[in-house]
Amino acid sequence: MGNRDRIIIAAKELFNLYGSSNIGTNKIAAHLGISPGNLYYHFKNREEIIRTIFPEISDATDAALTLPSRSGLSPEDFGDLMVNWIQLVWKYRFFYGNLVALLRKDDLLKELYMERRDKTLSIMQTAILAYSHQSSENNIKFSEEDAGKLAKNIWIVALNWIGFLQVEKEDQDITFTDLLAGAYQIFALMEPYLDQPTIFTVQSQIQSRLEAIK
Amino acid sequence: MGNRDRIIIAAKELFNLYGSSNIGTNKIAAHLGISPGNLYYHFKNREEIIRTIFPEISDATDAALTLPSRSGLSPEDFGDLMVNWIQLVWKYRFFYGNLVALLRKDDLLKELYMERRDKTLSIMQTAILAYSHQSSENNIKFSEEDAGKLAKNIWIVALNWIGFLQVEKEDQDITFTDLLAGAYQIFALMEPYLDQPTIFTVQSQIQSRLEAIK
DNA sequence: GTCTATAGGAAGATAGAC
DNA sequence: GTCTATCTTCCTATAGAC
Repeated sequence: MGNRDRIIIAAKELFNLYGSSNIGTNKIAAHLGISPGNLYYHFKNREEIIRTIFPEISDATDAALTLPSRSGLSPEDFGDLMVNWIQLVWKYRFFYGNLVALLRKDDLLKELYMERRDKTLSIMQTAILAYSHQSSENNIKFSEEDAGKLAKNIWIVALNWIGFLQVEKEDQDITFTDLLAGAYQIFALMEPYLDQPTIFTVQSQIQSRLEAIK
Repeated sequence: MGNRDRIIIAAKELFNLYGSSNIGTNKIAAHLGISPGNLYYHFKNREEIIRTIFPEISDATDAALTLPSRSGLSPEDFGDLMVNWIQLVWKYRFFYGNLVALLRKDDLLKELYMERRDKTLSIMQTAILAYSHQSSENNIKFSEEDAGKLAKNIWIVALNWIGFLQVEKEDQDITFTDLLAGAYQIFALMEPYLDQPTIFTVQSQIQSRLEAIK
């Protein structure tokens, strides 16, 4: 593997472990046993490293949200979504945990991020509307506005649950049980709109998906 | 006013405007036209400045959450709470917007913060349980666990809505209308548990409270 | 591609004069 | 209490040799 790839991998690892604002180009180079000069041969500056990682985050978000093309969502799909989300945010916690500061330093990244975010929110909003108007008569019908608000709340909690967790636990102490709690926490936002059998199935799915990973 | 107080005021102002991680002791001193030495006469180090601000945040949180001692919550009380919250988080956005990084650098602050957070969450959980078991028969009864989850979600959204906003708007472009949207956004978390007349009254209260400030 | 060496700057913090 | 001067450390980034 070339040094360029090793730099990206080390950057993600160190950013996640120590917080992106505490890791500079020197530390990444030192961690890999290469020279700062070498690092700067591969990347114009520090921002470019993060900007290089971003498409990976964006693609992973796409993948996590890609729904089975069957018509309509099953409770199992819901469960999968929660688990995918929480894993994604965990994997790139350095990014979501320091979002405002990172985007403030890089206008280009900010633009890319906002596009990504708006796309995701709109997918979620559409999915919520579609689900609420589908088969089951027990579920509440949403207005566009309310679906948008719910999507935003899911987005905010999904992205910041890890931060909430990081306040009380060191990185290395965070377990799958914590991630499980995160998936349930996000799901709690949707529960009021679902009937009991659906809720039960989603929760089982979350549980078993995370068991499989553990 | 002594320089000690002026330092605190300038720190809050600059932290909010530019992000706490971009403002050092030098910049604070320069902004006030005093010497770095003078600043360090008043504060042992940078962390001590933030630690000095924290009780103010903590007290303001107490005040924002202090409920009228009448038995039970009125819809107007709900509206007031939303508005108080969003104003509080706006006023100290430098703190909530960079929480994980700030606490990572100061174990003492972390301890104080966690105490504050747990107290607040427990007040909220109790209030949710009390409200759900009070008068109106239309409202859903919560389990302790579900009340805890709802409280946590409210907390997460309340603290991170501003960050969400800051991604798309510069600090100086954020208006009262944005804060209003934030109050509604937080309130959306509670709506599914409330009946229509209550929802309507809460929303009116939010609107009129924010009009009064504008 | 990779290294050594180093410029250039910013930030935290202190010593000592006034 | 406040200032000037300065030390140290850390970081970004580049020049030039191999």
